[in-house]
Amino acid sequence: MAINNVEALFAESLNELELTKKQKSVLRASLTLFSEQGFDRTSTSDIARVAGVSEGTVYKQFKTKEGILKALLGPFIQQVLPKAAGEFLDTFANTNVPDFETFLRRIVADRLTFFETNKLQLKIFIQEILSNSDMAATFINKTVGGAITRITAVMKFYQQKNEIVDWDPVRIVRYIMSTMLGYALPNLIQPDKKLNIEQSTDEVVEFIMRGIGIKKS
Amino acid sequence: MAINNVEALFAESLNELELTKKQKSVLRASLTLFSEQGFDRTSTSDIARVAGVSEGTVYKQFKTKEGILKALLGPFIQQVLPKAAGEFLDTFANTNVPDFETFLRRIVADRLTFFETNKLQLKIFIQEILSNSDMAATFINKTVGGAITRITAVMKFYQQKNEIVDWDPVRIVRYIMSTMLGYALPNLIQPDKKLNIEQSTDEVVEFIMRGIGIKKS
DNA sequence: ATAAAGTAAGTGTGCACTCACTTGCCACAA
DNA sequence: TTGTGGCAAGTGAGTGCACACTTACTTTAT
Repeated sequence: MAINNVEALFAESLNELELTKKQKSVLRASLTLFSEQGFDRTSTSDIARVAGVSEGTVYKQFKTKEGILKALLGPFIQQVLPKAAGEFLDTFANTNVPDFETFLRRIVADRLTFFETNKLQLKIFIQEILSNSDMAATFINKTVGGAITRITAVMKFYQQKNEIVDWDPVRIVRYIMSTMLGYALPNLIQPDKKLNIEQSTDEVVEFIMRGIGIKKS
Repeated sequence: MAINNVEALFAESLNELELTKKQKSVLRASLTLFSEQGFDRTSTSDIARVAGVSEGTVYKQFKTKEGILKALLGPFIQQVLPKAAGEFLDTFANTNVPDFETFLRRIVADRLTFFETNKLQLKIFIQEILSNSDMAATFINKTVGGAITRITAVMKFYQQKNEIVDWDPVRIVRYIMSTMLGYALPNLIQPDKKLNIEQSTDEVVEFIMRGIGIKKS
């Protein structure tokens, strides 16, 4: 039976969907092609050819071409921000609250790893969000909106402990995100280069801590 | 006569090309449509309708649909990085060399203004560079490559004066760029919002100076 | 035996681009 | 000033092709 979009959108990741070999190969082919040429410049016959199946098979598995896109991006979108927000919450659940630098390092390493692992999805996602205003609006309202309020609370916490500067939490989050993006984006444009996670994490943390940290005297 | 792509690519800006009213209206319509829906989802008949001309006229002015894209992006690409590099060089020509913060503030204000003014072109450019590997390669080799060497020299200069930390200049440039992008990108996704240049500049400079500056004792 | 999985040749539509034609512009002669 | 020839600017119906999707059929699995 053809994959239902809703089902795919709420699955934790592609691997956790029950997929046959052929379904996986169609998704894998689409992921490659979409990220290389863009969604619109990829034809369904291309996908079929690269996946090594007939075009009819593609349509037995996914009702529409856009269904493939949603199956690829759904799990990704679920994880871009909420996971980071989850980390923040975990910190509070933990009675032994780490200092800000430790906390920051954990998140940066986690998100950089995520970006590196999901490089192709990230590239497709950015393309899509820039040319599809519905998707942009949905993403901002549902995903970003929810994350902001939770993250804000954590920032205020560390501000009260006088570990970081007293700027608007949104501003601080912006810097953390954009500094990480500064490492991730060049890798999207030149996909052959691989991100050195450890070194990148060290550099990001070093820069951010100078930028927003407060030295204990 | 139809606009020659080469001519368009090397013109300083669209305004400096000699354009008839109809040519301008085609370009204006394309700029809007491409930035809203993306190049591939915009049809030439859409462009003609929005521009208020016939489809034939569009093709009298531009040989192909891609010609329109190049006419829009050419002048933009000429200015994204080289202008910034030019600023760097000016600093050296000037006998009265400013301190790093002054210098940084000038560049940040200049580039943020440029991004805000050319918001739509920037959006189209990012879409294109993510789905067109030729364009990505050309941009990196010609535009980025040339700029890096010149900027590196300037950073080393300020490092020798002990005004900024002794990190790889490329790394420093990365932070300056990505911090500015952190302000520009949200505006691309939500085009109705307008960037407050003055405040953004102050914030960027404040953060970057903390992040890479060295306090004189 | 039957139902799902797979196939590949269709089918209709939308699109980039063309072409045969009309309109508007202007130099210049009467 | 006005008529006229020539040429660029403009038009929109037309053309062919590529693509998303369907359908009638065959293979495979149980």
